Amino acid sequence: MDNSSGVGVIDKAALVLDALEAGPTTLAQLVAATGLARPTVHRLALALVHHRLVSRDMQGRFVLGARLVELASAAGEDRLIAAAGPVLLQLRDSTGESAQIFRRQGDSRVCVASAERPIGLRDTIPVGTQLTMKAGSAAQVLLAWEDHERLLEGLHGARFTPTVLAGVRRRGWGQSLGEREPGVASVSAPVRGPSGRVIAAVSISGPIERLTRQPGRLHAEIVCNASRILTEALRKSAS
Amino acid sequence: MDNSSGVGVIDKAALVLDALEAGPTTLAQLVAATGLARPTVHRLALALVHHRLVSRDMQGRFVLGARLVELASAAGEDRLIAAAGPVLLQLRDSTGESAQIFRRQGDSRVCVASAERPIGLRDTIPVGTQLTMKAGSAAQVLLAWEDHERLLEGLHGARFTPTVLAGVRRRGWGQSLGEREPGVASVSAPVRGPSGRVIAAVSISGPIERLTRQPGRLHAEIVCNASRILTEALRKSAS
DNA sequence: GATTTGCATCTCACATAATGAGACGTCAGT
DNA sequence: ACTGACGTCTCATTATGTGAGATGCAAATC
Repeated sequence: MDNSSGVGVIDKAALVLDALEAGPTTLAQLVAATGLARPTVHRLALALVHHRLVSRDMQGRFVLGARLVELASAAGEDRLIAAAGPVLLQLRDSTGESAQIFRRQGDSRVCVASAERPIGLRDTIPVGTQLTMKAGSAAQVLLAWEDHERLLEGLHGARFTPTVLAGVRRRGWGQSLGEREPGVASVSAPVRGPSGRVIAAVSISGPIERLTRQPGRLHAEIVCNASRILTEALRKSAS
Repeated sequence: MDNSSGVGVIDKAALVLDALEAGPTTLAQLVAATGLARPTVHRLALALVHHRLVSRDMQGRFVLGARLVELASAAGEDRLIAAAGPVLLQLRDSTGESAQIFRRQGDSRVCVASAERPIGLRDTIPVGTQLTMKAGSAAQVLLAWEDHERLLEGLHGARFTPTVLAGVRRRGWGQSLGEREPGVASVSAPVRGPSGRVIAAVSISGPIERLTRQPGRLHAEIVCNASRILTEALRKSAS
């Protein structure tokens, strides 16, 4: 099997990272595991340490570094956003409302992808916008499946109640009327990661005049369909 | 600031990975972001693709690859195990019982670190052992802080009840008598990751004769102390 | 439809960076 | 005190990586 990428140094660095996947490793063990010359492994490992892709433990052994966790987090975000594009466009076009995806970030939620209704009265939420976890159907969805303590903590000062969150879990979606902003209604459903945990909320939002006082009745089915497509896409791309 | 590690190719590869942290990026954008020559970026990016550290999306743009998620997962495990060593030894010596750390893995829990009581009657659980999520104080702890649905699902066929799990959450620890194996008692407490989520359980286990029918009364304080030390160590090492 | 432009990919002469044998320093074991 | 194993460093050598320029392709423009 051809294991050469065309850049020898990167091939060797990859061997070092592969060896470290098994856990903390001394230089001698790395030499044995990679088959490379000792000074070569030493030099490459120090270069990886320099870039925080590798670090050293208290005994001087080499271990995988924190930068990998940072890059992996970004990689996970990439996958969600990649899957989101076509799904949000379809959701926007099917419902005629702006569509977004939110992720939790401490006491806030952040819009990581959106597709705006192009004309007329619309709810505009640019990517990067931070909104409250205390109001709105996306906040309900991001909170509804937290463990009991985190759920209770999140309810402090919230515009919704435990009964509302129980309804969200039962139906699989949430709706809100004028919670985050007067005159705005929204519907949200959970996006689950490969482990089954809720990692994001997919939403539509717009004026109450159009969405009515029962936005879920109008749009919950199609928003839930979008959440299933996204959940499935993330499950597949993790394989 | 000296940004040179002594291995130029690794320095350049790190620039490419840094640039990709912002999201999917065309070759032209990578050239601009890194300041490197176009064929150089092209060659390095293809080499990283070869090793799955990078991949390409449907539009041919470069994105961070799945291998990073795999390595990051291993890096996270490294940190927990690194922190566990001295804490489990101290826990074993203070209580005179065998000590372990468990992580959840679907319907099972896996022992990822252990310190055995060296002599006499003792509970031996080698690293790598898979045990049930339906019995034992570690299972209680790994389940107690799950969201409501996953908690209910986990309780199917379990040797403990919702009331027991409510007690675990209230006290911050769990205990069991002969649940996993007749004659064995255990005490467990949660280890939390930087996000506050329960990611592991720290436990002691041994014969009921020594631990009595109230093992928590004897040892809960010191097991909880160990769980705080571990949680704090993980919080610090993520900075 | 023809032409132009921008981008990705490839080639290869050449300069430089990476290699690894060997030396050196340190520390644990005997 | 001696030995062996390991990590770190040096530097002559050479193999690798570089990048200017060429090529191919597709989208944009006329």
